[in-house]
Amino acid sequence: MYRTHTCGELRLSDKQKKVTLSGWIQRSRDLGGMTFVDLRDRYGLTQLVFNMDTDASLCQEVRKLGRECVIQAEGMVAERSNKNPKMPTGDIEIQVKRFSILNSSVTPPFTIEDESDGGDELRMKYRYLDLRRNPLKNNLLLRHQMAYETRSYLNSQEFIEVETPVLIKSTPEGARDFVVPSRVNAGQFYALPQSPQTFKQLLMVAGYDRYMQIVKCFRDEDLRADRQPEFTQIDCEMAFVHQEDILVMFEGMVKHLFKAIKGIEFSSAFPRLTYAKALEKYGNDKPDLRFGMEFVDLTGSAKGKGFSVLDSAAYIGAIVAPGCTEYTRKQIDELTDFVKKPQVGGKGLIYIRMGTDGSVKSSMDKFYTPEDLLAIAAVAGATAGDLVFVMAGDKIPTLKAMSELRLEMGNRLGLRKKNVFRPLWVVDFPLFEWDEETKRFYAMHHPFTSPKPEDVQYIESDPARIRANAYDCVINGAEVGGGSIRIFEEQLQKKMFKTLGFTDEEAKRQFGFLMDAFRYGAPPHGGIAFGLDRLVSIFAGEDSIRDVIAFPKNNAGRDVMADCPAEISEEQLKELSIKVVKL
RNA sequence: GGUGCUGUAGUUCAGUUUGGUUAGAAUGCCGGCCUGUCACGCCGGAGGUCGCGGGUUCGAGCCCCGUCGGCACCGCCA
Repeated sequence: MYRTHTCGELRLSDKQKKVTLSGWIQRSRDLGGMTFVDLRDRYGLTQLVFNMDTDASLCQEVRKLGRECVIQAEGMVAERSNKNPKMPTGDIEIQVKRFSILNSSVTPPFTIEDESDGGDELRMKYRYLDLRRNPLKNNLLLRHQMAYETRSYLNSQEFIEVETPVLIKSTPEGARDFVVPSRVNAGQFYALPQSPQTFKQLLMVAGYDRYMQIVKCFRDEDLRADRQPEFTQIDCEMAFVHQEDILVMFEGMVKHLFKAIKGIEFSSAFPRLTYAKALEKYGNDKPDLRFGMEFVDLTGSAKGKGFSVLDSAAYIGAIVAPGCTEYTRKQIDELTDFVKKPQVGGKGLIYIRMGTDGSVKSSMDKFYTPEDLLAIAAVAGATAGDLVFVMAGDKIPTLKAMSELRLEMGNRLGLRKKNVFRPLWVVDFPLFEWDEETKRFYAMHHPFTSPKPEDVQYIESDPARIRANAYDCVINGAEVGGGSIRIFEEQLQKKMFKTLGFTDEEAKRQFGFLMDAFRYGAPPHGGIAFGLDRLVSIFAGEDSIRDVIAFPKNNAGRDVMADCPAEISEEQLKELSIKVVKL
């Protein structure tokens, strides 16, 4: 054994023990007469002490060692004369009798400290060094704990983990597939799964009525801070359930995670918002409920004073920024510029200042009397000291822009605290989404999502108004999970494919095996998948899921450490019957 | 596909507005001093293809064009 103890476990109660530690040199402090070395491993930091009076040559040897050198040190645990209350091992130190260098290290390109001096790019290139740092180490530990607790909870509920294939058939719906060429079947390709969707449904047909899997999924789309080309889902499916059963089961899972990991208990059920309500109140199907500032619809109450911006608008909405009446002209201009950014898409921003003395001041004073403005403010629910923002225009773009404004105000007012968690369910999503470009409907969730029984009647006349048995779990403005009750009758599935513009032949070619399976006694079933990366990043208080993934890719999908994707040799291409053509 | 920000010692940045002598700081690294440090302290030193290519100019880190990399966002993606 290279060690008798780890660098995090020795305490004053171990005084006088002879121990051997192994680890990395975090830092050393040469005081002339003596030298201190902080030795680090996964478990912590322990101070080694060398004294010129005790052993001058040993002391001189250790001074030659640089940061991140790997050593083994043997000595005795001693009480420090000068204790460090900031360290768990701060009461003791090791009086080293002998040490050996297990491996030297070149000077690392950045400091291995909690607050590293290295930039993102460099730390990504030397990820194995970055992972030595406490923040990332703690994130990976947290991730492990969350995966463990997830399995523990689902296991206790009779779920079984079943592995599904990674080389599967490509399908046209949804995101772009990553494809894998087949050598044995020249000219043919596998796809990597966007999710194990069809397989988990087949497992239901097979009678495994509670399935779970923590599984990698792949989507070949452009990336963001919270999106990776490969990501991990907690994938689940249940048979003989209604939507309510699934919500209850997985609310239980989320609550279990909060309790077990963060010690947070939610006394009541998560709030539920319909998709329509979420859009109306927050302009967003994943609202951040850590703060209020809900939208108020003024379309019916603010028109008719000759102000064409409002009079001509299909929708007028307001949000109230509490206590912000003192906002300066500059701050309001900044916010106006913010909402007018193309990514936000607002046309402009109207304000009503509610003075603490009962006065009122607005950018539409020219058209509205103080009494008019107070009436509008009353509808919006504003009181003295508040600042009311009013936006107007076409309904959906205006709601969307107001959502961005609301989140921006939440940031500015410090209302989006990382240690506050507000989970909710968003339910009753539309079944279909109309795409103007291709002039056809797409499944909002996926093609196997079941419609609400009372809405099925519109499948031919008005598909857009059909609501689905689909639901998302949202925490702090991030969608962390989503799922649906599935279609399990062949006839309804056929209608669904028809609405999506599939011919019978196409449907059969793409999903024939699933359609076939449904003819052999498919139970009613439904499921949900949680994004483990996002869930962990929220628990960790990180903004980017890259910080909770051991070896993530950058925002162009590249692994900058391994430098891939990369070209392959002519021989490999030939073997795969592939020719690369420059377009 | 689009928009914005960005690239200068090992590292993090300043310098770019208004082109002008030898490109600075901090930190890291190397050397010296220091017996209770723990971000040790003090003294000294080395360290630069200003991302790359082209152009304008007497002169470019700075201006122009192109290109490559990174980050964020929109489209896309559940």
